[in-house]
Amino acid sequence: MTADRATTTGTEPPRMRADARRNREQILRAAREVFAAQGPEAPLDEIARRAGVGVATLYRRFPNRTDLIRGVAIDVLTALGEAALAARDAEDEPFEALRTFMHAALDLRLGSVMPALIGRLEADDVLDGVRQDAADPVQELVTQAQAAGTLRPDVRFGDLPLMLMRISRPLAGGQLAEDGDLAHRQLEIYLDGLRAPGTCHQRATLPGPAVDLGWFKRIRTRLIGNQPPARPRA
Amino acid sequence: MTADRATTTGTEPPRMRADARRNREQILRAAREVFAAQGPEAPLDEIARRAGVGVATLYRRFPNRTDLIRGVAIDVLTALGEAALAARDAEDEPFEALRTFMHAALDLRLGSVMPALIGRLEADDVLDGVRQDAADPVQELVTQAQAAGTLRPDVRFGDLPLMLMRISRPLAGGQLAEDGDLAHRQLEIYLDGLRAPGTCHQRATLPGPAVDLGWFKRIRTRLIGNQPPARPRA
DNA sequence: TGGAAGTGGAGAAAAACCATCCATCTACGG
DNA sequence: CCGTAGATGGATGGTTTTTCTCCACTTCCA
Repeated sequence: MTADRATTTGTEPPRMRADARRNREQILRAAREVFAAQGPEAPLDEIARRAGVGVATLYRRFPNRTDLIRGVAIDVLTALGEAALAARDAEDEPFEALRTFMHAALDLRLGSVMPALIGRLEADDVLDGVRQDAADPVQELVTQAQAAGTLRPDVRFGDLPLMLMRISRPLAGGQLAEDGDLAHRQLEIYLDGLRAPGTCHQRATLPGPAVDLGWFKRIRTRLIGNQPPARPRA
Repeated sequence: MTADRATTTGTEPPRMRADARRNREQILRAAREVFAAQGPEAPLDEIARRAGVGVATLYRRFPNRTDLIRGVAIDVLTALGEAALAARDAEDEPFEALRTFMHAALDLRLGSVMPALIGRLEADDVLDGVRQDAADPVQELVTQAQAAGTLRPDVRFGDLPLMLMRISRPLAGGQLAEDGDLAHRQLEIYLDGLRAPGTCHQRATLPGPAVDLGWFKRIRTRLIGNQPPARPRA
C-alpha cells in the first residue's frame, strides 16, 4: 500500500498514471497549506477541495490521516534538504547560505508538518532518511558559519527549525493578505539577531511591509466584518 | 489578576461571591492558554475542564464564545498595558524597557487573543480603551528607544506584537515541556536583531535550553508514543 | 479501441460540540 | 448558627461537523 512513491528517490519506476501523479502532488501541496494554517487535525474535505479533487481521490492515495501527514512530511523534508544543499552551493559566505536556506524553508512551510512529526508520527526508515538528509546539511551550515565567525557561537541547531515552525504558521488563521511578506520580514530581523557580534554592524535591509501603529489598527478594522465565520466558504 | 469585572459602567455594584470571582479568573486563565494553543475556535468544554469548573459555570459567566473571547482580550490587554508601564518605570534604558516588556507580553500569551481581535471581535468602547492603553505605551517605548539610538530605526510598531503572536503559540500543540523557555530564548535572539547597528556588539546571553541536533532528535523520540491521539484523554 | 486505473460526489455512520436543565451545594448576611 | 440567594457540576438532547465507503462514470495508455 505504501509502494508508490511519487518522489524520484529510488530506482524503481512508480508506475502511476500521469493524472494520478499530478493529483497526488496537488493534494500534498494543499495539505501542506491547510496543515500550516489549521494544524494537523484540519478536516480532510477541505484539503481535497483546496486540491481540486474529490474526497475519494484523497482517500485512495492516503488511506488515513497519518499516511497523509507522512506524505507531506516526506515531501517537505526532501525539498528542505535540497534547499539546504542548493543554498550551500549558491552562496560563498556560510551565513548568507544559512540566510538563503531559511527563507526557502519558510516558503516551504516547515511548520505544517513539524508538530505532527514531533507528536504523532512514529519512526520509519524512509522518514528517518529524509529527516537526516534535511537536518545534516543544515547542521553543516551552522558549523561552517560559526567557524567563519559570522554566526554567533551560542546558537544551536534547534534555534533554526524551531523558529521556522513558529514563523511559518499564518497569523490570524490565514486571513492576512500580507502574511507571507511579514513572515519574511520578521525572519530577517531574527537572522540579524543570529549574526556574530563582530559582524552585526551590517544589518539587513528589512523587506516587506513595515507595519506602524496606524497600519496595525487598520489591519484590524479592515478585517472586521470581512469573515465573521472562521472557515471561508468555497 | 486584572479586570475583575466584565464591564465598567460605574452604576452597577460588582457584588460577586468570592468563589465565583475566583472561578471566573480560572476560566480566563484557562481560556488564554487554550486559545493560544488551539486558536479561538477551541472547544469550550476543554476550557472548562482546564479551569477545573463545570461547563455550566463557564456558560453562566460568558453566555457565548464571543463574550469569552472579549473577556480574555480585555484581561490580556489590561495586563499588557500595565506591563508596558511597569517596564518603562523599571528600566532606565528604553531598549531594556522594551525587552522587559516583550518577555512579559510573551508570558501573557498575547497571541491567544490577537487573532480573534483581528478577525472576529467588533469594536467597543471598553475594548478600544484597553487596546489603546496597551498600544500607546508600547509605541512610546519604540519611539524613545529609537530616539536613544538603541532600537534600529527601520523597525516599526507592528514588528513587536506580530512577532509575539507567533512566538507565544505553543509548539507541537502544547506537548513540549520546554516550550516556554524556548520561546523566551528565541525572543531574546529576535530582540538582538532589533538592536540598532551601533549597539549590537552587546548581544544578550541566551537563556533557556540550547537545543542542538542531538537534543532535537531526542525531543521527537521522547514524545513519540506519549500521546498518540491529538487531544489528551478526558 | 479496450479495459484497467482513476475520479467525483452522495450519503450513512460516527464523533465532536453546543447549550440547557436541575438537583445539590456553599458563601455570607443576619 | 442558620436561611437563602446565588453558584455549581455533570448529565443530556439536539445540532453540526467530519469521516470514509460505495458506485456509476470518466480518462489515460498500450
